Amino acid sequence: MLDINFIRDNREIVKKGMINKGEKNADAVDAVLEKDEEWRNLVTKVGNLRAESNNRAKQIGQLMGQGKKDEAEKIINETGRTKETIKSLEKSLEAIQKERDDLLYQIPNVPDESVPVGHTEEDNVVFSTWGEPNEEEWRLPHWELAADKKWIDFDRGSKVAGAGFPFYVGHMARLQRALINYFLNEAIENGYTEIQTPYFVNEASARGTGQIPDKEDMMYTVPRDGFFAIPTAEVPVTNFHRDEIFEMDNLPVYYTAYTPCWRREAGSYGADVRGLNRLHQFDKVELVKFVHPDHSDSELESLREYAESLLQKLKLPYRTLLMCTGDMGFTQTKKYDLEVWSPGQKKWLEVSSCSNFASFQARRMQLRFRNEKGKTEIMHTLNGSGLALPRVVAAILETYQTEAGDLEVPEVLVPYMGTEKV
RNA sequence: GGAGAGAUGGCUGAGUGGUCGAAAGCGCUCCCCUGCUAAGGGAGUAUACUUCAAAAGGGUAUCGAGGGUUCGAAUCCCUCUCUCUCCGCCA
Repeated sequence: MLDINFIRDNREIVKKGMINKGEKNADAVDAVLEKDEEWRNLVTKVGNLRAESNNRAKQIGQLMGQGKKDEAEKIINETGRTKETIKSLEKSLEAIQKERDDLLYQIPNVPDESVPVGHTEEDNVVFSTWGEPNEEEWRLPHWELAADKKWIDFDRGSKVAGAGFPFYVGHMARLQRALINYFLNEAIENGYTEIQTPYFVNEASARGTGQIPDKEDMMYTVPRDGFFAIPTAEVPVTNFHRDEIFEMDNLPVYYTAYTPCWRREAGSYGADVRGLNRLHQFDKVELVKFVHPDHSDSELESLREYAESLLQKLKLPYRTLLMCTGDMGFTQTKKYDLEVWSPGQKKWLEVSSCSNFASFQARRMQLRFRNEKGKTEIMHTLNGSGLALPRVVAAILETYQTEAGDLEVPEVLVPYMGTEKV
């Protein structure tokens, strides 16, 4: 959510950002300012009325204290309509505030100036590439190798839970665990604090990071208890500090968390969901940063560089995309996607997404810090995957398979796998 | 799941209808005093919104959350959430 004052002062910039992101109703910007005007007028009015009635109540209190009951009665009788007037104005105030906020929630974050303007994924810019994409014809897609070796059991997963909930068996289970440990250890060495989070969150938390009202359908729910299965660790980790005020010297704060992630992925189909490409449950190590507003730009670059370093150490060729305005999402000011090369499928697979939310999430969650003047100020948040497992596993299976049908273990994972080849 | 107790500012904790946004203590900040350390004295110290060009200063709201009673609610009533104790169940 944007600051209403920012919108007031930057009406055209906000509108332009909205159009560039492909949002249709840029009129919401004018509408929200109008509503806000209305709201502020009414707030003043209600405030004055309440001040009046508070004054009267105080007088009555004084008179009662002095035993002047008659005079007090007099004033009580005078109060008459004020109370009802206040009540009805409060009702409209509430209604107007809701209308204003509903509009405010429809206004996306403003893209950073460095973000290319565009409408589709075609307009994303290749920011950098690393390694040589392998084009050898004999390489099998990961699902074929995994089926041969009985490493990933999609059929039994379907039987036991449903499509998109595979079993990982034997070496694959261990590979998953190896990756999780490796990613966590790397993050810790790079200054992130590991945390373990709840896998279910309440509605307030889902709202805090913007899953509600925007992306409600992506989450699995537990209606009986009012829970949402987390679609990413971003939700519990960012909400960890919801409604808190940091001392400035304590920023930045970095967290890393491994969690399973659950996503309904309604509407996906075809090659997209083949094998490990898209699952309903998958594992991910997430990175979250809470930072001073002056530093979020550079923090995004260091976040991206860190995520890239993981792929480099795994020796998996990848490319980094700078997402265009139309493909970056509602809440971000700037976003990089890391795509690993899948030699069995001959295509790029997204394994990380590093985003700067600036104050957008933090404002909604009232994440603040005390600045040098001692005033509270909204901080900035960022997050990125470091990394999402299934497609990394896919890339490893396809990149490290030998023509003889074995799988070599990436060097950095050998200590975790206990073997160089499986 | 059953029974009971509770939730007040950064912390401890007082306050059971009337100048209470809230005593006192601790902590923290600034100043004074004091030739180390320690101690002492004074002032200040919540958040959000709003008014204002801005600062200063006003105003409103907030004592777990929401609703109600009342001229007036931290205080009374209702609902919910959370914490603690006991019983039950249990990885």
